[in-house]
Amino acid sequence: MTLRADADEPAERPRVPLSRRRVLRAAVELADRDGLDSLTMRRLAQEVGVEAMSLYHHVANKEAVLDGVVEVVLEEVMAAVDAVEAPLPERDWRAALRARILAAREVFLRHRWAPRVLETRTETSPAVIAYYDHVVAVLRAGGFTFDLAHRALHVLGSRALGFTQELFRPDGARPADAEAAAMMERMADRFPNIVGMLADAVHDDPEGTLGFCDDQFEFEFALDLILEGLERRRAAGA
Amino acid sequence: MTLRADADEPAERPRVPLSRRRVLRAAVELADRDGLDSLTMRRLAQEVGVEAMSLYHHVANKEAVLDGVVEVVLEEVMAAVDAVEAPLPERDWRAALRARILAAREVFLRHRWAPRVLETRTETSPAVIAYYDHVVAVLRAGGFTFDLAHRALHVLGSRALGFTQELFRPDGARPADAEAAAMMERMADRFPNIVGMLADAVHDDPEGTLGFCDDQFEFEFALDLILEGLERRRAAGA
DNA sequence: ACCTGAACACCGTTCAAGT
DNA sequence: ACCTGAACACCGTTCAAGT
Repeated sequence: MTLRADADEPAERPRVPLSRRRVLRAAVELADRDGLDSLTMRRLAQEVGVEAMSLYHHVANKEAVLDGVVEVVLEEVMAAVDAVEAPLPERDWRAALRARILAAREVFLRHRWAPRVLETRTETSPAVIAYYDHVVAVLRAGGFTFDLAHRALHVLGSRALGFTQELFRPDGARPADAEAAAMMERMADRFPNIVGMLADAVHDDPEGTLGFCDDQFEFEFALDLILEGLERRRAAGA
Repeated sequence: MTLRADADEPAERPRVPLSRRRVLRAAVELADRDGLDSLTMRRLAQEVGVEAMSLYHHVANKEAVLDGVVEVVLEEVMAAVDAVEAPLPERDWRAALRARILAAREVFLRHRWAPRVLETRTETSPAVIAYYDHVVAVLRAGGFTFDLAHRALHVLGSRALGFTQELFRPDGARPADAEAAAMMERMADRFPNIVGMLADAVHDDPEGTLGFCDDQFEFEFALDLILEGLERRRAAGA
């Protein structure tokens, strides 16, 4: 059952003459609600109460819609980063950058489909460049040469925006304990080291309330390791 | 023009009764040659000289094909990693792991579409688990606790397999110098730090033969920074 | 200027039918 | 057991027509 009321509303959502902006915001909402696969031109048109072909008056094609939703999400990131409270980069670049990255991360946690879209963009969008420009500004204020700042961008990669794509997710261990144990048993001879690692992790935290794959914890551990490595190179005058 | 010869061949490629294996290898070849977008069930069928619907006797559906090509590529990775010459992990885990990761990287440089497919897999494939199992084995031999090995997998992420997805590619700077200079000019007020950084990089290497975004160089820089950070934590008994 | 309906060229997939 | 043709339910997109 959809939410579109027709007969009820007197003039069924009066003017609002559709615009690129409204299309893109609807696209973000649609992806948030129903997932990225639901973001088709036909469904998006339906969402803004129009026929699919009308969209093409406001966006060039579907690729332009995807570019556009990246833009919208990145604006949200910029707003979140600007609102962050942290030491001045001149005082403590690591704390300054760390706080910004974690703020950006929160935006992506609200739009979990967004990293996937970002990765499919062939051209770096101006919004992404603007974000990385800000990162370089923080690094420069912290005493980085342009050269080391450049290295830093490559080391951080998407982590500068607050997310990583994990290829190895030990999902087998998360489901109901009985089933997980059985699965680990079955995997034990093929993947002895992984199974040992996961068994050990479970043992360390038998309640599992945090989960031994607390992504936030892992994200911060990795981020701190990288920031530390960069600081060492900065201090060494690299 | 396609390469399928019909009238010429006497019995037009005699038996070879099609198999899951043959389908998957053809899929990899097709993606290598024509790109990931060309990997459709219909084109794949054509590639192995059969109607599209026949494929479903050997693979469940398209998702199974994508799972399968990941499997094939990962087997190639495992073979490359096994053939690597490097110090024993017990002697020098960093050198051992570094050499393996760079060997894996070479496989993905031959199949540039593969990272994109890998990232879309919702279930971690057994082949990926097997690879990471090997990585944990190296770390363990190098004196890592299971816990720190676990952290290490998260820090490395896809880098353990030899690739990263860069969101920020300063592509504006690569094209013909005149055009690049004009573009930098236009961007200078919006992205002063990025433009400064790129200008500086160009200045350092005016010939540009290496390119200031030599991915291999950046990959190794980042990898070494991370391995160093992990070694420090290992030595500290984390 | 903005929106529409019908149509086109593609997808993945199902199903009943062939050998 | 393996392969096929026709069909279905979707895509993104074009085009000529409406207001």
